[in-house]
Amino acid sequence: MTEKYVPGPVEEKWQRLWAEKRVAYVDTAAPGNEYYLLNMYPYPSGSRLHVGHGRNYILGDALYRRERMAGRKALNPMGWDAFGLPAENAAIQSGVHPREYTLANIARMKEQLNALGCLYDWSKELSSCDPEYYRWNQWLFLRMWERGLAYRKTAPVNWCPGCRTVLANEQVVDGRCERSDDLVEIRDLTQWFFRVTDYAERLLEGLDRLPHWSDRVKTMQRNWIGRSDGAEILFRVDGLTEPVRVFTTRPDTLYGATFLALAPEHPVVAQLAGRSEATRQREIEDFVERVRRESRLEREAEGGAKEGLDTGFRAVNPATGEPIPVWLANFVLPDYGTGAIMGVPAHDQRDFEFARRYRLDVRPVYRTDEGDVDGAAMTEAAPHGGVLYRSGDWDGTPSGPEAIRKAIAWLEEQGFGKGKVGYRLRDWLISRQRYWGTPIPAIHCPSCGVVPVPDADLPVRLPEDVEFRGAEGNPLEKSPAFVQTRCPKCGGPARRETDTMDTFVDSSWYYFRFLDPRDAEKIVDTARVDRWLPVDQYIGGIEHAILHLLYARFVTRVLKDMGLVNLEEPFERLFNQGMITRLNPATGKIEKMSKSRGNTVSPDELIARFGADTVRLYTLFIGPPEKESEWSEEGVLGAYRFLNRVNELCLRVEALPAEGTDGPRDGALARLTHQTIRRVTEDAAEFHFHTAVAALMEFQRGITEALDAGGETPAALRFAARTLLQLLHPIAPHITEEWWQRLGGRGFVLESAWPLYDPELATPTAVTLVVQVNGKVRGKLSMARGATESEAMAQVRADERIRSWVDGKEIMRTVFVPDRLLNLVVR
RNA sequence: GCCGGAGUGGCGGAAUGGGCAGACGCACGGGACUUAAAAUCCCGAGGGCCGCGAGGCCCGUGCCGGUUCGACUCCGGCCUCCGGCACCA
Repeated sequence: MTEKYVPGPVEEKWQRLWAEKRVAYVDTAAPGNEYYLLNMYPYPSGSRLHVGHGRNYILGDALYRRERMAGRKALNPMGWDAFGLPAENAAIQSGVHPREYTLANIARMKEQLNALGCLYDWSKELSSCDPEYYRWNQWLFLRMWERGLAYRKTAPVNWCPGCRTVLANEQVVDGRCERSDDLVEIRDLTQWFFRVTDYAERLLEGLDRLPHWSDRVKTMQRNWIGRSDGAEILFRVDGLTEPVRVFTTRPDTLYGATFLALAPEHPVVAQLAGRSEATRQREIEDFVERVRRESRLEREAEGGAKEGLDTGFRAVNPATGEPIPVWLANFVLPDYGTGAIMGVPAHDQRDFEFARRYRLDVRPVYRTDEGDVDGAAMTEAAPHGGVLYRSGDWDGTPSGPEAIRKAIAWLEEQGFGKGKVGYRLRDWLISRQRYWGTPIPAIHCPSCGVVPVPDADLPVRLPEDVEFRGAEGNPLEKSPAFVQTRCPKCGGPARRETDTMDTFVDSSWYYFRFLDPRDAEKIVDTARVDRWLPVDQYIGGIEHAILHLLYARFVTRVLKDMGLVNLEEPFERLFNQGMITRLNPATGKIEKMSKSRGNTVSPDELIARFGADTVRLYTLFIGPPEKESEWSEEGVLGAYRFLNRVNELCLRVEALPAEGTDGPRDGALARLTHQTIRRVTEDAAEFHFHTAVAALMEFQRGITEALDAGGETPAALRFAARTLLQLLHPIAPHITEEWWQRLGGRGFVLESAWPLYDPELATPTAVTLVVQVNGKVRGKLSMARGATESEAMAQVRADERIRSWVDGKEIMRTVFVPDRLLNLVVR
């Protein structure tokens, strides 16, 4: 009898029609229109985002459809961050070329995105492994090189033995490779870097101008940049012509500096060793070697033993003029500050531990009873224990910002140092010793040195004749056709650079390229950027909070400084969707859904059984999108049931006699309709599709009940049903298009105007007034909206039950909140 | 340790310019339809206590305290969990 909703044919039909009409394609827009550029980018060859359980695609598509219905010009492009290790590792394992593997992945993901009904503007599609894309990575690299923002240096770098490549600091998590989880080693290698530290301050202060980013992400970036204000102080060291520079945040404690400690990697250590007698020299060299062998994890582990070695040299404390010993210490890091510290044991816990272990002097500068280091422990350990070296604080100023300012002023006046800001952020290491990435456009010439590839020779293409085997290093090195070249300067034989770029270079500027991905003349079109950017809404997982989002902000500033774009912040609004979790049958724990954990649900299978609309509806209904949500099989059924109720409702509305076309002006159903429009409009604006779905479920039930009860005109019922379809469309686009057409709607729902509500009709006429006695709910009154306190009191007096709480007592006061509550305070 | 976020039924979660705690859904129980089952639809439900019953009372949003006529919401102090940072000078 009833016609059930059968998913499949309906989806196919509408996906075909949308494709024919190219509904996602909105290229040029008339001035004065509102723009909306959504951005998402997947890793087709990687494992970070997956269709079907990364909910950002469905969320983004629902958002896109809503914006479109609201009449805003929107561009919904798709880019593939297609370089990277997984494709190369697959090549090593299976022998399939990374390109083939990647293209197959892209094709499969496209199929899945289309199966979900996601509308992308495929005319704007780009892929980072396309030479026409990566040539601009190379172009950008050359411009940065010219500006001193790309450079080569030999430095201790993070080496992942599993990936057989170096990693940026950002890619090392807890001493392990972010991707392969291998323990990261420190190696000395010459590598290419981007000078992101030059932009540390601009990247930091720009965060204050991003009100639509979450505090969470902004805090993570602030921590990562890690600004600290302090001073650089010069310490004269016996036997050295140049003073050793020290960074400190507490120059006001200079009087208490009782030793100097250098990182074993500090450049002057070799000089000191060279000037020592043989035994001492060997001690120094052994110590340096031992510290260097520690892995990054060991070196950074908290509570690790503080190892040190006295060099035998003396420095001079500029404040006291007294000699202090120069030590090497494993806890002093070579790449933070200046790689050298002044040890102030009385006011720094770490320095204190070191001093106690090696029996060094401890000199308090100011009272320590409330100070930085436990006073009793210090008194016990220090030869000068508890005795104030200098009575009072800096120049009599109590320790604090004022004392620090005075100390810096004194240092500058005396020429002993100056105020300085330090950052935790390090330069971005972009070299990777792998094949599947953008070749760095540089040539090593025996006579001219490292020479840039001329622009005319771009792109430097990846060679095809490359073999992928296990453990023999970068495959590019074994391609003679690639490596052997001529020097662009002198024409002599030269070697091509074989390092490729970190894939985060690809994703740090692709959102500009979307505007015209096939522009062969220039990297970006400034006029188009002015028109479309910043990206109105960026959607991505929290895992990009530091890496990708920091690099993108950096590169945008570089492009601005080059005069190519007129903005510093590429993403106006950032939304970080939470992950979907699911019980892992193997471990019995609830874990984030991922292929590697084997707890994914197959989107293909679910779509085949329940249709794309069910999958979309459930994914959006499962919980607030910014939080994690647990996937449940039964929940999918609930979503499917709802769509079937909508189908059933539409069947009944279709069968109504044709009569009149005007929507009703008022009446209970019209009021419910306008209330629902308001709820869904407001919820969707905050991405809260889960509460929008709840409102739509109530709405469906309301219309069905109105049908059962009779009393509403067919026109009113049609109006309600069609509004339901419009509001539901961004969430379940296929079934709503189908019924929109069958119920006589014009064109696509997608192209119908988003319904507007009448504020008057959206507000209920009758309200429930809560009656409290001494703050406890004792009754409820049904009142007309806008009823006065005296009207409410009259009803209270007529209410037996409420009166029983009031009778015999004195009403001290009443609190009346119109349309909400009446509180009687009695005694 | 520092920074950020979060603690609400059996479960996912609603409700914070202070004002009916638990919308909506899942799971569960009961009923209708059916020879039966599935599917579907309807009803019920935070916990405790009183009452044959209609119904009524008390407690309840991590814990303790405060402000207020009134606190999931605001303030103070804790606890737990999640995330980030951390020998960072």
